Amino acid sequence: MIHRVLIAEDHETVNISVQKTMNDFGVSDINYNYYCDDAFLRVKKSISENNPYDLLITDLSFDTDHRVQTLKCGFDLIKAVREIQPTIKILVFSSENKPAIIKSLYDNYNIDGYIRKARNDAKELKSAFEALLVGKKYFHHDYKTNINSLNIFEFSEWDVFVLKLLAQGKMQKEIPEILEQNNIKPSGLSSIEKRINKIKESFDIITTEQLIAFVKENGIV
Amino acid sequence: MIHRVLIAEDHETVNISVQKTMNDFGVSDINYNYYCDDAFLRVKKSISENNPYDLLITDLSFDTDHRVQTLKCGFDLIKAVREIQPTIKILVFSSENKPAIIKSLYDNYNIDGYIRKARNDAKELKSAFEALLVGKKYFHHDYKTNINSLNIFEFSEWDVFVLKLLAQGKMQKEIPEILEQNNIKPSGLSSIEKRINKIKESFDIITTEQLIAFVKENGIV
DNA sequence: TAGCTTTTTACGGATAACCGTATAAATTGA
DNA sequence: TCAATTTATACGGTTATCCGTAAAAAGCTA
Repeated sequence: MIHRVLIAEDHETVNISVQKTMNDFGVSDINYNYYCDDAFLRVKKSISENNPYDLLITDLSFDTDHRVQTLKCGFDLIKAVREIQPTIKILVFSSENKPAIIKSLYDNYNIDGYIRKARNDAKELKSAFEALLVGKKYFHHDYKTNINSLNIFEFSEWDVFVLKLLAQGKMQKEIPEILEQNNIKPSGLSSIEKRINKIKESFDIITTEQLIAFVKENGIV
Repeated sequence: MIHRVLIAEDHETVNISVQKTMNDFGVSDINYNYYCDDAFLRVKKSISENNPYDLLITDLSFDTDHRVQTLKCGFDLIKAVREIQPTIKILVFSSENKPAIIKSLYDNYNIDGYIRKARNDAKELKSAFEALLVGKKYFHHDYKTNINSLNIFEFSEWDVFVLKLLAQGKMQKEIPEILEQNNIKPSGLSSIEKRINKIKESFDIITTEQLIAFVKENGIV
C-alpha cells in the first residue's frame, strides 16, 4: 500500500491538484514542496525517523529564483533520492514530451511512471497511482508502443557531441580541430561526413537542417 | 462584482486548481472547458441567454489532439470573445515567459491581467482576481517595470513557413517553387537567402543548422 | 608476425549554400 | 501621374557541403 506521498512541484496550482488527487485516493499522509532541495531534505528526514515515503511525485523542470538550489531539477532530485532510498516509488509529472528523455527516465532513472501534463493529466495520474497500488509500473499507452522504436538507432556520445556542435553553429570543417582538442576520435572531416550521412539514412532525413530539427525535437541534443 | 467565471485550460490539473481558487472566492457560477471552441460556444450561449460571463480565465497554448479546432490557442479565443463581448474581463494564465508576448497581450488583446504559471501562481491568481474586483487591471510586479523596455524580433508567417520547410528537409533551392505553388510572396531564392541572413544576424547565429536548432528550441516552428 | 577485415582519413569532382552587386518590380507620396 | 524609395529578383563568384573512391591506419585472427 501507499500511505506516505511526497510531492515536488514548483507550480502551486499543479501542486494543489496533485494533493487533491492523492486525497481522493485516501492517502492520509501527503507532503509537498516547491523546491527540490526541500523535498530531498524531507526524504532524508523521513528515513532517519524510520517513517519513509512510499511515493515521490516530482516535476522535472523547476524555475530558478532567488533561492540558490543544490538540486536544480527533477533529474537531480530523482538521482539523489534513489541513492538514499532505492525502493521508493517515483512518478514523474512533467510537460516534457521528448521521447528520448522519457525513455531515459525509465531506463536510467528507473522511474515507476511518467505522466505528461496534458488534457487528461489528472485522470492519468489516477491510472498511474492505481498501477502502483498493484505493484506495476505505469506506461502511457502512446509510449508502450512507441518508446522503443527510437531505440533501433543508437546515438553514441560521439554523435551527440558532434550534433551539439552543429546545433551551436559550428561548421563541419571546423569540427575536426575541436575533436582533436578534446582528444575525441575519430576526428577526420570524412568521418564526420560519413557518420552524419549514416544517421540521415537511418531516419530518412535529407538535409542537415532537418537532422538538427529532428534531434532537437527528440531531445537527443 | 464577479459572479460568472469561465475557465479555458486544457491541463486538467491546472483547471481543477483554478476552479478551486474561484470557489474559495465564493464565485458560485463556474464553468470550465478543455478546448477553446467549447469555451467560445459557452460565451456565445451565455450572451444569447442574457446571462453573460463576467470573467474569462484562459491559457494560451492548447495541445492539439484528434478533435479539430477552429480556435487553436488562447490568442484566437481572446480575439473571438472580445468581438462578441467587449466588456468581459479576461485573465490569461499561462507559462509563457517571453516579455514581448505578454506585452502584446496587454497592448493588442486588451487583457485585464497576466498570471504566469510558476511557484506562487495560485496566490498570484488570487491577487489578480482581487484587482479585478476593485475594477483594476492586474500587473505582476516584474512586468510593471520591465514590460516596456523590449525590443523584439518578429517572426512573420512567411518566416515560419520557410523555416518549417527547412526543418522538414527541403533544400533552399527547392523552396521558391513551393512558395509559388502556395501563392506566397516573395518567392525568389534571393529573398529567401536574404531573409534567412537577416534573421541570423539578429540573433548572432552563424549556420543555418544553428538557426533551425534555435527556432526549434524556442517553439517558433 | 603475416594476412585479413574494419575503421579512419585523404582527396577531388559535383552540388548547394553563401554573399555581394546589379537589375527589375512594387510601393509610396506629393 | 511620375519620381523616389523600398522591396524582390537575377546573376555570378566564392566557399562549404555532399558523396564516391582510394589509400592509410588500426584491429583481429591464427
